[in-house]
Amino acid sequence: MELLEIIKSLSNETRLNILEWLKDPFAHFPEEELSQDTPELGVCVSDIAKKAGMSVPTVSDYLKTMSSANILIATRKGQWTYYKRNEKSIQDLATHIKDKL
Amino acid sequence: MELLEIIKSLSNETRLNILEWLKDPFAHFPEEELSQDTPELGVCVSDIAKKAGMSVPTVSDYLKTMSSANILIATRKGQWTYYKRNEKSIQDLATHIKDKL
DNA sequence: TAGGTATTTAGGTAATTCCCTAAATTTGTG
DNA sequence: CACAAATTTAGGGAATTACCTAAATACCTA
Repeated sequence: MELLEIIKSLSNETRLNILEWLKDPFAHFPEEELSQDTPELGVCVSDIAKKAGMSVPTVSDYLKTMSSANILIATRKGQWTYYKRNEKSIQDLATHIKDKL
Repeated sequence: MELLEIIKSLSNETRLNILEWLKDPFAHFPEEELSQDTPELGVCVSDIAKKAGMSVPTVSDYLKTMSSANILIATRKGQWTYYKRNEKSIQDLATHIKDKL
């Protein structure tokens, strides 16, 4: 639990938004572009980039930052990299702030 | 509750350290330099700057950033400005992350 | 193997953050 | 009022972050 790294990974509006969107992909992304196993795998880079209105490389880097901080989980499947939230880490963060910060 | 503003105010190692130190001023600052009502008022800018090993203006600005985000509470008394933690806001942050992030 | 799609890596400019010194302000005191 | 102590404001250089385009890589499929 690298608190500073986690906090930095969240200290950007777009990255916070991505975390929100991934809470409920079906509410935030066009259904036809979601993989059939989205709840399990998450959403792929280019769909997130489109939603964010930013370039794919920028968003790819954001997602990598958040998964390095262990806040997102990446799954490579074929040519796609899917990202989903790491709910455990998010809860651990909340607990850490509550009890230790 | 401006989540992004709060997170940004915490996204720096020195500022995180300050928050830690203020959890227990008697454990982190020389007793003789603490005000007699430190638990109530907190610790003054120059003592925090000394502990941080940074210039007073830099730390003054850090403290202002954190109190603007409502994570610290500032109290001016005479020529000193004392800062203490806003425990309520810190708990609110934890709860927000747990339930809403 | 050739070509297409998705992603990542490289490299660069602009914006923001870090953190300093100097100057200005606030408050207390003789 | 004059001076001293604590803090804040201004201003600036260095480092980091934001976010882009171009190029490279990975993987699929004919």
